[in-house]
Amino acid sequence: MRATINDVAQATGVHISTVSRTFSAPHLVNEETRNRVLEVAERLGYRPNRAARALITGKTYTIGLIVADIANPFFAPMIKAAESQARMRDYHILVAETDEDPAVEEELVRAFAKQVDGVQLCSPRMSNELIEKVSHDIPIVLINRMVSDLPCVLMDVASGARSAMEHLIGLGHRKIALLGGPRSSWTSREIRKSATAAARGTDVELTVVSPNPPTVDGGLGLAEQVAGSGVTAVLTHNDLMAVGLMEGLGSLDVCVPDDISVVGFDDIEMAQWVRPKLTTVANPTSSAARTAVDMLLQLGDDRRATAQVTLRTELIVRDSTGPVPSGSRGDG
Amino acid sequence: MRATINDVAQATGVHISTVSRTFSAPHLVNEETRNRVLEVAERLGYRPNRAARALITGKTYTIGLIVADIANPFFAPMIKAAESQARMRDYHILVAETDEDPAVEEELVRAFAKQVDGVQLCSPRMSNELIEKVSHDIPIVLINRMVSDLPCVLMDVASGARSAMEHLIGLGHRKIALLGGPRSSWTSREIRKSATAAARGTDVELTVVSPNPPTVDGGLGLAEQVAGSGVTAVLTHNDLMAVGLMEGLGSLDVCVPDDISVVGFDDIEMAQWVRPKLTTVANPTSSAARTAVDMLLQLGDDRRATAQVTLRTELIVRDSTGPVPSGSRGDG
DNA sequence: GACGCGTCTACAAGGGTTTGCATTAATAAC
DNA sequence: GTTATTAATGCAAACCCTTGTAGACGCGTC
Repeated sequence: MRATINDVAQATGVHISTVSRTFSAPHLVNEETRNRVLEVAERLGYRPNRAARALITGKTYTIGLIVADIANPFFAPMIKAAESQARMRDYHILVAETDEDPAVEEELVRAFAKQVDGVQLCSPRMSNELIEKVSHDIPIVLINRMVSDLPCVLMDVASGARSAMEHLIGLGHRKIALLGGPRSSWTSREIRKSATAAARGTDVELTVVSPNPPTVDGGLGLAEQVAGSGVTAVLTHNDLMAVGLMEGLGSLDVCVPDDISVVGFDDIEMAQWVRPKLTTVANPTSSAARTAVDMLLQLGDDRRATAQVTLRTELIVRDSTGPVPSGSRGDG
Repeated sequence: MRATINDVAQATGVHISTVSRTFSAPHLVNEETRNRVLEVAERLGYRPNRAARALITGKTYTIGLIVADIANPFFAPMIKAAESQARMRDYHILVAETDEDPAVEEELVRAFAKQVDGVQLCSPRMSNELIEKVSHDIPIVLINRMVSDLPCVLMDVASGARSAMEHLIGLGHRKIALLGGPRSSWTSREIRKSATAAARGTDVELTVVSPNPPTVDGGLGLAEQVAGSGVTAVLTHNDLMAVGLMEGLGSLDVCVPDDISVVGFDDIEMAQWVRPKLTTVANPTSSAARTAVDMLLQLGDDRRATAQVTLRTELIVRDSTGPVPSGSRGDG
């Protein structure tokens, strides 16, 4: 059995409260005593029992991280970044996944409520009302979602979408499709708004196809429709869909970028390993997760601290976009 | 503040022990009382405080999952599978990552010791002695590693490597390279042993290049050496290296599979999105993680239950392997 | 009417910590 | 030499729950 604070106290010949203070408030204990305690603790392999500490302080030194899909290359780096940031602060990360199901999401938040110090909700699918409601039970930081004055970390996808549109328009494209993501995705709505705005007042014809599953298969399944639609460029909700789309277009003998240009979103690692390398809008996912962890820890008890951070996105031009095919030039 | 067992007891007009038993041993509580308690608990939104329960029962209902790299497409599906399996059992998953550093690994296990009910160590890099030692402090299930009689889940990479070799030999290849993984990787050693055994007694010349970082860049960095070595086929430690290698060969104008065949290991999702689609040995990572969770939960207190499970691997033939180039036929 | 038995509920200890307060000892101020 | 003042430590309650044991109650049996 692992050593407890009692064992250490006994072996050192002091009261347990002195041992406790040696760790939680070192300045209150005499240096000599402190050293003796530390030495004994070291020798006995003593570690404070977090459950006991949590019981009394109400702090668990654990953060809950809720994502739609743990293995998704969009979320995985967020978990990674959050874990590393949390560990720096002596915190742990409890992960759970919702499968894009708002009900599961809610249940998870509630289940976490008494068990973690705060919850990081990544691209949540719950309704605003529900998020608002559960935020009374436990400190929450949102990523990729804005709900009233709850703390959140956003990525500036609007500006990313605008850059992407400008890039395509600059290449001469006039018939462009936007393949949206899930209905309840805040990001998807933002991209749509921004892309639509970028097309407005120009001679660009923007076709919005939405909602779609944000997966490789989702993109794959749209290839035929895209190929038959006469568009010369496509902006997808994320890189996975772009990869699937390119795959599907390939098997229809539609060449990317010669026939159709494709722009993704996120800049997941795979974007540079597919052929053609994917032009995409880089999202600062890791940095968002780190920021969210810090916000959660600073939040303390005033759980409505109104920090709302927006991080920059950046268009990464690779090989999946090119000039509009000559046959299509000017016929939009 | 969230409702406690006291609030529920008071509101129902029974003793807290009755409330407790309503949840932990319902058959000991009169049905009518039980229903009243449940109703009040529901109304008050009561959830047992896990910390308090952990303090007394010693069970945290949490499993620690330690991997080298959370975002790695080899490990991410394992985390995913473990989380889903754990949730089915009303358990949670605490993740942490080691960056392939044995010291971090050890520290993490120790930090988890009193905080989780068991630890799942995925492809650990610690020494056998150390694993053996920490296994006294906390129940451990190993994945991809065998240490004395500790419970573990293995993937039959040896048979996978043999299949891969046979596949290549069947295609006429006689000069084959094996790009190994990290030095401390059990998997890497197993593959090497098996591949060497498959080559023995034949006219196949197997060149082992090891150790290497098990990453895309690791593979990329070996491209030149491979291209200049005269081998016609390569077996890599994992798919990431294979992807990197193919990338590197591509920029050296070496064509896969026409000039050189490549076989990966793991069958990560990306394997089917790269071009050419990667021939690889599929590892049952998800199933391994699920099995490990179940083993951990069944382990109970006899932490040396000697279950050692081996899961089957399977060679998936795609487009990165082909017949030996005619110029090379028979000159091995 | 005393007793035993089974069913249910109440009581209270205990798990490992933190922390406000009391106590002690040592030092400083007068 | 007495009294404040400070520093260091001890004491004990509290955190929320589980669980072994004892008690209350109703019923049937002799």
